[in-house]
Amino acid sequence: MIFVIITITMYQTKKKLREEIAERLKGEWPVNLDDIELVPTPDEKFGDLALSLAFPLAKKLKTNPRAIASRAVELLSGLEGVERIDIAGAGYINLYLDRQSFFEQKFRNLGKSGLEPEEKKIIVEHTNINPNKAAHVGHLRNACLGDTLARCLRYKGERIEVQNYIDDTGVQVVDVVFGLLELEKKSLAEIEKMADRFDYYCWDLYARVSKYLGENEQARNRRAEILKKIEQGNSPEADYAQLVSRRILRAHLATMSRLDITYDVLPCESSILRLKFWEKAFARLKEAGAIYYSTEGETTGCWVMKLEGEEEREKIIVRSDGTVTYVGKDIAYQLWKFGLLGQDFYYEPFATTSDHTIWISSGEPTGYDVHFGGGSKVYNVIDVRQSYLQKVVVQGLKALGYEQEASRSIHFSYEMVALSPRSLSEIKVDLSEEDKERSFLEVSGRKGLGVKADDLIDRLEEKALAEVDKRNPGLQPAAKKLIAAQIAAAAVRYFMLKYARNSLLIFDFDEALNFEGETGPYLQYTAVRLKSIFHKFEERTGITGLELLKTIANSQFSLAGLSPEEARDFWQLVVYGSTLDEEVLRAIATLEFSGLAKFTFNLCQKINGYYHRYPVLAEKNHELRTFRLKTIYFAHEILNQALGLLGIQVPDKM
RNA sequence: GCGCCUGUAGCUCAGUAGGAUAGAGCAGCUGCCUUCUAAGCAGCGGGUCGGGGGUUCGAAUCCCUCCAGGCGCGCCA
Repeated sequence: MIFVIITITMYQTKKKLREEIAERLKGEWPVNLDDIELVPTPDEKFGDLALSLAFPLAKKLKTNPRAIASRAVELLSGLEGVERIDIAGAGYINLYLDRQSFFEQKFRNLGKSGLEPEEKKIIVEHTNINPNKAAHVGHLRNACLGDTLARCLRYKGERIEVQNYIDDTGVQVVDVVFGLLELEKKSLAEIEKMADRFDYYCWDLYARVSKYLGENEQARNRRAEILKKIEQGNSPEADYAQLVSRRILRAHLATMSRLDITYDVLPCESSILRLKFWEKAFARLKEAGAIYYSTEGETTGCWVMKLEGEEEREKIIVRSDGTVTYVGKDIAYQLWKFGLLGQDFYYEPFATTSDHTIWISSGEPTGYDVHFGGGSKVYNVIDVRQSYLQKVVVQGLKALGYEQEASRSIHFSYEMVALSPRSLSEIKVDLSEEDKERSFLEVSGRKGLGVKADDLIDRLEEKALAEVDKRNPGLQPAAKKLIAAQIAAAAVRYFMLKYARNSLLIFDFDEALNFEGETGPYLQYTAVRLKSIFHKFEERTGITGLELLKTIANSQFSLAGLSPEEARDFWQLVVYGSTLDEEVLRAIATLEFSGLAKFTFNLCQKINGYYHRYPVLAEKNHELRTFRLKTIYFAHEILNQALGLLGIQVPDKM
């Protein structure tokens, strides 16, 4: 009796193979599962998967690698799903998969991921824009990375909660409130009446206020008064601040929704203050001896935390005037995320669409019985400049005895977005002589220096619309607009993902506005054209998609009937596409999504090459045509999954 | 000063839990729109993987060192 082990994806195929290989070699040599590494071969002539264990083994056993390899080949004969094994070079053991059965298995399991969740609940926190001005391209990088992580984790089967922390009582909001009250003299009613793009208005105002406050001490004192009143709550200033920050928050959510990015919950700093989360955390920190009251040196009168691994370094958590620093609040907030504070916020709906509600925290009971937080693992998407502070927060968790949580509190760091000199001249900023010398400039909300997110997306939509108009003049205006919006979103998302997170992204309009080559629109174009082949097929034959699927699923075309070139190209496409799960796992493990972006791009290149070389609908031989339909159906499904992970939508036409 | 990161083709970047001949895109040059959308495809040229040393059967990848650049090290957030 033969048991056929069905594997859903390449990830599972490799896992099964590794287990079987380890089992068979164990009796002969001292190897375990970890030694069995199956890697893709550099070239088709070396088979599909390679084992290089002969080299280390030969060294250990003081013999030669080829001898080991040839014995291994004997031991591994008849491996399930493997057609043959041979030896190449100095001792590589190359496996040739049984292509026919591999393809059939993978085709039958399309849409299933062979991955399994490992966590109870994962919290992904991203975006976190101060609600005092319009979002800029730096914020887009954060949101795109965070959203893609969330999508990958969901694909893996994890339960995810996406949070977007709103610092609605911080100095940045206060600066804008100060400007509205003292410089612009706007009443609450006037603000409510103000026209669109309030976030743009505040962008300019914030830059003005920053300059003004820098030059005017009295104004700084007045700002401090306002800050205090806002933090205390229950004051006209607090209401004013709430109105301003909420209005800008709505603008941010609208911007992000253009990129298909949304959230589950918006925890606000005002709620943290109102519900005294910090006071609770403070008591715990004192109790655990994690912080102590300093009576000497520069930190006299402060509560400080000793930093581990660094000599004589201490971080102030509570200032000598009794107020808590940013890190302190963040420790309290982090405790809440893990469900360690013994308390939750109240919540109310903030925005609702047909299938999703975004909840916002409240400091007062609301009557809604919903709860958030309490994750078993937490990802904080924050740029690399905050590494030091993130380390302090984690240390706070450790000092409280939460070792588990400390190790599961992950700072997903990424390099900042800067502006190229060319971009700077495009947005017409006046630069100091000193700044002109630099090769790039850091985005700065305070200086009003940056490319606003909506401006970028607007320009992309405009450009995309012009193209759509040219290519599909017959479409309804609304349809054209939708397509242009989808293309613009894809361009932004791919652009933000294609660079490794540790590389400084120097923003350049020409690059961001490109729709050709390694870009989001190229990926969409590939998917649209595949879709179009199926449309045309239905048009010409009258066979519906469902009927077609049935036909191709049941069809069995012997690969021996293909030309050698086609067999090679077909196999390359199939085997590459099957590695999606591995790519996703790798992306999650390394928090590196440029690889997944690249994978999708490479997949598109293979797909485009394939159907250019092997026309589908024009093929006269029915069985061959069905086989090609099956192949591109397979590729199309995987591409759609990959695009879904990247958050890229596929337009109807392009 | 201490810590983290980066240096790969003219430009922008992949590749770094060691593996077989270093890859893309852009830009440049050649071809391909009576054949499923040319946002495409096929091809050409372009490299001392910052320098030097070391470990290894094998190094862009690991270690040391030097050079160049970025970021961080607030009783700001």
